[in-house]
Amino acid sequence: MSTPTSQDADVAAEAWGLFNQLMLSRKGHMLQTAAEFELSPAQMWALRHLEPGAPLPMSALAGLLHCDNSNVTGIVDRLESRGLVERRAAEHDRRVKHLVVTAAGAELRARVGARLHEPPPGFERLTADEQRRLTVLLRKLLGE
Amino acid sequence: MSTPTSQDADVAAEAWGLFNQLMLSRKGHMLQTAAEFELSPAQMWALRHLEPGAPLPMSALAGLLHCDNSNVTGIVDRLESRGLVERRAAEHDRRVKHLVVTAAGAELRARVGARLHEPPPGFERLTADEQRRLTVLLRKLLGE
DNA sequence: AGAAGTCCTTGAGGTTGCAAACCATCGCCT
DNA sequence: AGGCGATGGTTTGCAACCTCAAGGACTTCT
Repeated sequence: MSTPTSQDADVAAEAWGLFNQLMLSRKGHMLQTAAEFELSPAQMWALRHLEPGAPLPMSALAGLLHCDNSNVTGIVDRLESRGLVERRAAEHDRRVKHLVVTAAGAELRARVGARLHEPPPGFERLTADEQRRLTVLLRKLLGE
Repeated sequence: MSTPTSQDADVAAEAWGLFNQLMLSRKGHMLQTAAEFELSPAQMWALRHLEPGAPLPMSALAGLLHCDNSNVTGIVDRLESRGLVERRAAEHDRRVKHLVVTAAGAELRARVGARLHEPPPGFERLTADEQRRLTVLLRKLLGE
């Protein structure tokens, strides 16, 4: 096609800069959402990462949260004490504990997700067609 | 133009869902960047929000960080002890303290920014033209 | 002047984050 | 089989973050 030029780099930097701006602008909404459900941010992310019906080892959750293994212990402790999540011993390896979302956990998780996935103000400035084109671009960016 | 339909809502939800996915995927890079410069995430954001040459009251920084006023005290304490930022009494109101980025702070801030604004892997899958179209859409979304 | 409000700091209490040590268990290797 | 290193989760200790409530210094309103 074409070799990358410094102009190309500028274009990429500008586009990505807008992404960063958008991400920054959503931090408030994210914190507010967590507070609404009386979850700490970390607890909210943990709950979001746990898919109902898909048991996950604690270490896998640690990887998803980008934090230490020992850290997950405390976070899960609090989620479990609220009855949102359960630890279950894995049968094939008695060292690992699988995390399972309870019914109450799944219900809360869905409500949190709905709130988190609310499009931000300004999103409606894009027409349905523009939103579709945006979707195509983002999908390509994320690699299917 | 057209009245919003449930289909429109689906389109918006899909597009915004991809945004969320993208944001989630950048968390690791963000944490790694902070660690690279031996900054905590909060310290990094604080430094990013402070523009060199533009003194900012502590409470304004608290607003930008979406956290309590008292919280900023500690964060700034640590940045100041590293010589990245200075507290300066405001002349018009002796209650407020303006934060000023030092020369060392500005230098580090720029390096952090460069790292943070690196486009993510996958970004090069978009052609320069696609990136430009993306820029247009994002700019519209953000309102100018 | 007095009252009320604002800006920052301090202190207590709880959640996160990392590192190091620990225990139970697994896998491999001889 | 027995031994041994690696792995998954927990615990402890320490630093940072976060919120709330209270306080001191200062400003502004009445």
